[in-house]
Amino acid sequence: MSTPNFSIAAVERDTGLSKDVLRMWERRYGFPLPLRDANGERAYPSDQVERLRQIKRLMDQGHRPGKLLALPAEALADLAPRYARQAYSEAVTVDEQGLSEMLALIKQHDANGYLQTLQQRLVRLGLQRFVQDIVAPLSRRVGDAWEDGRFKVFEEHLFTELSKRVLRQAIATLPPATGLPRIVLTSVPDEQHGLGLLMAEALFALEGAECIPLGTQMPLIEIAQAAQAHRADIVALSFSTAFPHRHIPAHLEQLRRLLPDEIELWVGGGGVSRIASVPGVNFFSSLDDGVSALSAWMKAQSGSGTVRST
Amino acid sequence: MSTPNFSIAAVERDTGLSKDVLRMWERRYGFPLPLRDANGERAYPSDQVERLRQIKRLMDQGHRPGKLLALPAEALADLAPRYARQAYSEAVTVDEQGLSEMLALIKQHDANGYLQTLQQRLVRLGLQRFVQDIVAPLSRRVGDAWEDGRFKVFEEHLFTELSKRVLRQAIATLPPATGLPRIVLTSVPDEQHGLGLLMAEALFALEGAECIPLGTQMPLIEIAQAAQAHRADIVALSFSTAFPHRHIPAHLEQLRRLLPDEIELWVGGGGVSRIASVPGVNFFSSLDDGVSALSAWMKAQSGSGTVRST
DNA sequence: CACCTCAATTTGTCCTAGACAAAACACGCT
DNA sequence: AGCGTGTTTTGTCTAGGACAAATTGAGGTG
Repeated sequence: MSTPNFSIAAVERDTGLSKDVLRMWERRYGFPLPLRDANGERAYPSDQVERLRQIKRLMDQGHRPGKLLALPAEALADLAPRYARQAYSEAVTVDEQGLSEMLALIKQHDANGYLQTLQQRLVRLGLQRFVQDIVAPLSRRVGDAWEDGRFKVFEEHLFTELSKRVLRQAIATLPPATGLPRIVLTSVPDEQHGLGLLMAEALFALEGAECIPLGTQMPLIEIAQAAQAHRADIVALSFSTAFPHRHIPAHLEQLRRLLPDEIELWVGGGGVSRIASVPGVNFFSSLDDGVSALSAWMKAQSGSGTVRST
Repeated sequence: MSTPNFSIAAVERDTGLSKDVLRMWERRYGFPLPLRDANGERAYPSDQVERLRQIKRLMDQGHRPGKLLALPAEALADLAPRYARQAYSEAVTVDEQGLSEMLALIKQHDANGYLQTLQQRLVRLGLQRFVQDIVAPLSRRVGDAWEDGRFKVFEEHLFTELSKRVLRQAIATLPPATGLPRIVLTSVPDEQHGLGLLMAEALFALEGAECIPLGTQMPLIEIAQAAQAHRADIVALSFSTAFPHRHIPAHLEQLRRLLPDEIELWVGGGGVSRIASVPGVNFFSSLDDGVSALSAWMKAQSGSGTVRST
């Protein structure tokens, strides 16, 4: 009784693997093979849960379940990411060493040190370059480090939370924009990464757009209602790399159907890079692309005679 | 084909009712009774989804599923909350009319107006009273309004997001506390309400405690790891009223087992008011109680000889 | 009338085991 | 190397049965 056993619901919570999947794996692959409690219900020992989390992480890197589940427990540790990462292509000015030092601060759990460094960069570079050259690359590296297992979940949470604070603070100092377009920023249910949304908001607000931040995890119906209530021109969604790729097109198609035609649907974030296009949805593989698209939108709007009155 | 039908997974996403429950209700009560697609899979028309959301809301107010599902669709609209709300017991200085006006701003989707009003109150009252007399009561009223159906989900999200911004901004202006105790603030998976955590953080930071904000939805194992990595004295959790009451004790018991004995576990938020106590866990039914407990902790710590070295 | 206890009901979650579509892969062809 | 096509893998859905925990209501008792 050193460590308590986990119910199937607890394992679903902690690993993100659905009950159906857990039962199916047991049937097909013989792992996990939990104990049974007095009622015949599955009781997962914590080492199985640990191994499941590791398997889930490797799956998120592109490994296939069948292989991983056939592997002995020890072999899991030294599996490399399966998809070769494309080379980083940030601006040449990227301060590789500086970024590493900032990640090291998180790794040492030095919250104050990290906050101070961030704030220093912010005032030195200005908001736009701060987002593009510091926060975005950091976020990417943290994502990679998390997949490699160099970062724990709570370290990633700490990084996200602190970075969000600095970004929010910077956004708050901007003049309250009341220009066009009006952009509703949010994410779908199960997508709780809000950092990408904040980066987009910062850049959009800098361009003079009016941003309506609704936080993360909005039901699709509500996104559509919110967009209409706020008379939005654009709905911008963010998908992190952690979001299951396969579900993205279905979400987008459904939301596209729920939205009036005249409201555009923009989608960005690391999760959309390998996604087939969906009709009526604009994909952006980088923050730069999003900003360019916004400029283009504003130019088109002022060019045509259909500028809305205030 | 005016509106597309929903798969069972989509309904689970949008209503928060599990697939198991949806199927069980269909079996037991004959509602919802979805169509079937070509593969024999359930396809819920949007009006059934709408009714399910309404039912869910009434359930969260204390109504019982059996009654609601027996009721005809029209009768649902005019059901009152079942639990009599206890009278509000905020400080006498509570500015009832002011609060209503602020809620009206949200209701009109006037984000800028709401932000400005908040900021105005903040500078006028100071952070402590701002939290206790403005944000906490507002949050409660929004919760009530949401349950009554006077607030849409996206309006609640907007309120939360904007309020969080102002609070975060205020916290950022505080001197970086490095004192004791060290408090890890977070919430369990499926609990995504972060506003309560921020309110607690603001008050704790004002008292001089060092807060380590980890955001929401941390797996229990990770909370325990984070607490140890940060050498925390206290782990503080928040449960909103929307969180299923019945699951809270199990979560707390499990986390209590995962945490070393010397780390205290503090729990607050609207969701813990009707919860039986759990050994080794401190419950706080109000923010005031939390602050008092913090004062007591600090007094006890300085009184005893076991003050930790820095 | 308040309070407690015990039985009846309600309700959610878990169980097994089968089916199938969509995605991912591997192969062969140009 | 690029492009179809067949095969395997994988997740999600289906059905109905079982049971424990929570809630309610009835029947006492102080």
